[in-house]
Amino acid sequence: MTNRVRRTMPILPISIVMQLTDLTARQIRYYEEQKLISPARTNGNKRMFSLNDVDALIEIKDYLEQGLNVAGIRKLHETKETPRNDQAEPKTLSDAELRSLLREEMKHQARPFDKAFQRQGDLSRFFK
Amino acid sequence: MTNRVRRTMPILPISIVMQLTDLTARQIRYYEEQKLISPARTNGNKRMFSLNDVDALIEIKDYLEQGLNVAGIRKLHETKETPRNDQAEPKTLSDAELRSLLREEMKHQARPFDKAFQRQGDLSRFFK
DNA sequence: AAAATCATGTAAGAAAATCTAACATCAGTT
DNA sequence: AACTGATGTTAGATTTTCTTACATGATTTT
Repeated sequence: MTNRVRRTMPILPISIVMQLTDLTARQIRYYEEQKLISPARTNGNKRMFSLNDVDALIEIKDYLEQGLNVAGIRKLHETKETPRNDQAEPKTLSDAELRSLLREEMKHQARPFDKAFQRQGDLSRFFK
Repeated sequence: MTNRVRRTMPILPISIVMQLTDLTARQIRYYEEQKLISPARTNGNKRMFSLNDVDALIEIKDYLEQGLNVAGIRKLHETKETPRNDQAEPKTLSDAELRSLLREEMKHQARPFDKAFQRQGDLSRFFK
């Protein structure tokens, strides 16, 4: 379950998702408009994406490159989607609870200082 | 290496880090000012945090709650820090190369639609 | 006790990131 | 030639984040 929490938690702004997927903001918003993804929103209406969203976008891109169109991808999605008790599911966890849950977990997995503080040499070059 | 990439890649805006750590923006910026963390910056000068940063912040918070002060935590950090060849490391990969690397990896681990659209899996490696 | 220090709060003004809406483009289709 | 689908571009508004400066309460130092 914590795994689901991690992957569904909205933590990424659109700028990062653009980098991760190599899609433009326009494309990402369009796919949302076309109901291929449903990113969360901040109180201020900014989109915030989960890791699942990123996965989905990468697949969408892949399918498009293979020649499928948006309608086809949506159909695929609808069809293959396991009809789970999503909407019926009584939302038992509040956002705050989920966050706290994740925090607790990270805390327990916290590693010794040397590691935690280890230099960010690599991908910090994504920005400069 | 990819693991290090994932944990050091700056992907989180300060608002999300606040939620994940239960710290205020003021606190987070202060700890940076005090050299306890060094989050990356976007071209527009916005802080962007890695998972390692979040780990570090959680530890900092913990130490503070245990009565340590910032100077003590910094000392601890300096002392325990593994003196690696960080700055000496020849930067062989361009930004574009790194992005492409990460994307490729995500792509290859992408799973069939049904899975990708509903459940976690691959990207949860971003955590832990 | 007064002064200094530490960790944090708060406010102001500026800049960056994101939003929606509208119109443009360009390759395929009809 | 007109239409459609996917994406580009631009404009104006709103949100988010930034830095700087000053305020505050709790300790520590003088």
